[in-house]
Amino acid sequence: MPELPEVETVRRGLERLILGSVVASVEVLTDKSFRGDPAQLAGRAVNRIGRRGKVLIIELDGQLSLVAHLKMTGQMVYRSDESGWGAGHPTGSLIGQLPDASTRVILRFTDGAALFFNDQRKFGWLALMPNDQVAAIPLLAQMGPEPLDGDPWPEFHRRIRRHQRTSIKAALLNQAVVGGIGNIYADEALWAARTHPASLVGDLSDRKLRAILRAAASSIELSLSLGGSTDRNYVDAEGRPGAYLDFAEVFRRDGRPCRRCGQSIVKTRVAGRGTHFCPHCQRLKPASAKS
DNA sequence: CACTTGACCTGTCCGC
DNA sequence: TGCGGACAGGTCAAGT
Repeated sequence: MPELPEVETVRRGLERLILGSVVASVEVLTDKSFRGDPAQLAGRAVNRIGRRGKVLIIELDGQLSLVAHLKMTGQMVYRSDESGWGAGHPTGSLIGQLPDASTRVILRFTDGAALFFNDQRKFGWLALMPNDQVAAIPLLAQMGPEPLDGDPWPEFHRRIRRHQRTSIKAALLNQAVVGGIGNIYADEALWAARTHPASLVGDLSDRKLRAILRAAASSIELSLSLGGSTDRNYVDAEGRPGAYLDFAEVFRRDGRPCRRCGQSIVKTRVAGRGTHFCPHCQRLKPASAKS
């Protein structure tokens, strides 16, 4: 679920809530959700919260990092008072009493607060490792530029042109081509750039690829301003949903009219994923016809 | 290599 | 209401 805007929203929340907090203890309820030795966390303060693509990086004392990937259903929910809703419980939280059935790991802090890693489907993970090993995680080592980086185009261009025979949708989902995009923002970017998701990269002009990258950046920026997208599971660090899907043009809008031309949005399968687009605005190979 | 498909899990929704 | 099957936002291993 969580893509760049959702993970960044969680990151900002955690930065506000646990920066400087000292870990008292860690409880691992589901073994496969935690890699490394959880006991190593005790006594360490949180020094920095970073992010690369969809990966969250919590740096602690002693050159250690707690790396987190939320995958489809992961949540990082903070409670200032572990034994209940918490004194600082914000309005609008979708999450009730914690831990709940999906809680996999609990970090307890010395001030009585706690951070709950919830993950219904158990695809996500936390991994504790030395700082200098983080960049070597294959996903991070291979990751392409992010749409909101200073000038992602040259590197994006170099990387996407290695994948001429695959669909633009598959290429956008490939984190080694561009970091942080998932199913929602891929569909939104392709609608904005009037490109059919099944178009082959090799059939698209540089100008079109550039427009798609810019469109992805715009969708991600708008989503960031709205706290991300909540379809089912996603919540921020205080349990609140994001509002972006109210503004989405195609994602989960199949059967409803395209806001540009009025034709019904269609849902199909491209690159093995549910894919939403406007059959009128997004024709196959529109770029080769134009360029 | 580039590319596709299925696997990893649990929960929900839809049709019968 | 119950049951089976399809499907869900992400990556990775294994296949062509």
